[in-house]
Amino acid sequence: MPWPASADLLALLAPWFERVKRDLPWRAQGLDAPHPDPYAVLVSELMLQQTQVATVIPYFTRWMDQFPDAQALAEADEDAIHKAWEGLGYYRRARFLKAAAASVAAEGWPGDLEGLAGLPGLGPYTAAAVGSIAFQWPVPALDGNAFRVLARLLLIEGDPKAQAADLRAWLAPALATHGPSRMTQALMELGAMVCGPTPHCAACPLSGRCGAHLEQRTADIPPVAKRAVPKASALWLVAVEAQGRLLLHPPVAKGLLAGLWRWPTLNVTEFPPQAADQSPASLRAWPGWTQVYTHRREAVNPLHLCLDTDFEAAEGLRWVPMSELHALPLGKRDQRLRDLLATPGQAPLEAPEAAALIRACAAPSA
DNA sequence: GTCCCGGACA
DNA sequence: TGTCCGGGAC
Repeated sequence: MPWPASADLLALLAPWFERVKRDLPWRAQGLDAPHPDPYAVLVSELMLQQTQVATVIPYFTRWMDQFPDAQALAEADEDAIHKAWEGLGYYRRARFLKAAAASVAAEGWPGDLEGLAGLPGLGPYTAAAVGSIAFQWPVPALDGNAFRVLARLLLIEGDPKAQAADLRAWLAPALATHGPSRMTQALMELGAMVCGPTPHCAACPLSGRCGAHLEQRTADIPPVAKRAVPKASALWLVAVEAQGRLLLHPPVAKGLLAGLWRWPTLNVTEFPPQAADQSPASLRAWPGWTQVYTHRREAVNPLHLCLDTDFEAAEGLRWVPMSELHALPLGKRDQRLRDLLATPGQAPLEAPEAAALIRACAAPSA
């Protein structure tokens, strides 16, 4: 590649970062020594996967309070870590983090990049981020921000991720020259604060040598990748109450919302709405909403059915005392129904037939 | 509301 | 390649 030397091309990035850097709870004071708490770096990087800084900050603070080191996390039980992760999304990151902490507590920190990449939940990006930020290894960490910055700077046509290996090799000397932790964080900070999808080139320390800026191509470099269209579905999200208890699914090991408790759901096509006058007075409803996941869009219709007598729960469902509800880890969708239960609802205009709903939640009678 | 964004793993 | 979530910009 005819790319200019990275240490030279990125020389203005380091002083820019020292000037503008945010004071984040996981950042070390000095950026020239190894980080005093590699575990804090590990926690922050797992939380920052797919998640923005402002969202992570309160979770990180509470987490470090509750699980102050790898040993403490390794010994924590899974319900506690899911409760601490509740609302952050991508819940298996919490389980990976616990497993990685267990490895560190038992065998110590890996001594090289391959070792870090072997820890659960650490891919090429996160391993390099921890290596450079925690241990000052000159290993470039390329996340979505960094790829966008480098694609524009070097005027790379097409998907910059296709040149990941070349970019890492090119970038390594800049880390060695200007400091691995400083350069890794500076590159991502630039991508987050200045060189976003819509860049603010006037504020950029590299604009004078940026290929895309000089060619006025920042709008089309890098090209935007197409996303698969999410599948649509519609469901009833149901809180069934009887004798001070509520019916929930205990956590499952894999799949959507793994590790979390969930309300029972009924597919609207299998349980079509009936006319309002057939609904029992004990049925409440609230306005629905659209729940979006990576690959799926759910039209969610929340319901509360309150019964005088309970019944034997179907396989995979459990009666939970209402007083224990607040302690269970729930995803955002299910938190929302939990919170609605404390608010006034309305008799639904349309709802599934109550008897069918109960049959779906009850064990088949002998 | 609609659209857009993002690492790891099987 | 598809599966895992939630938030921010508009």
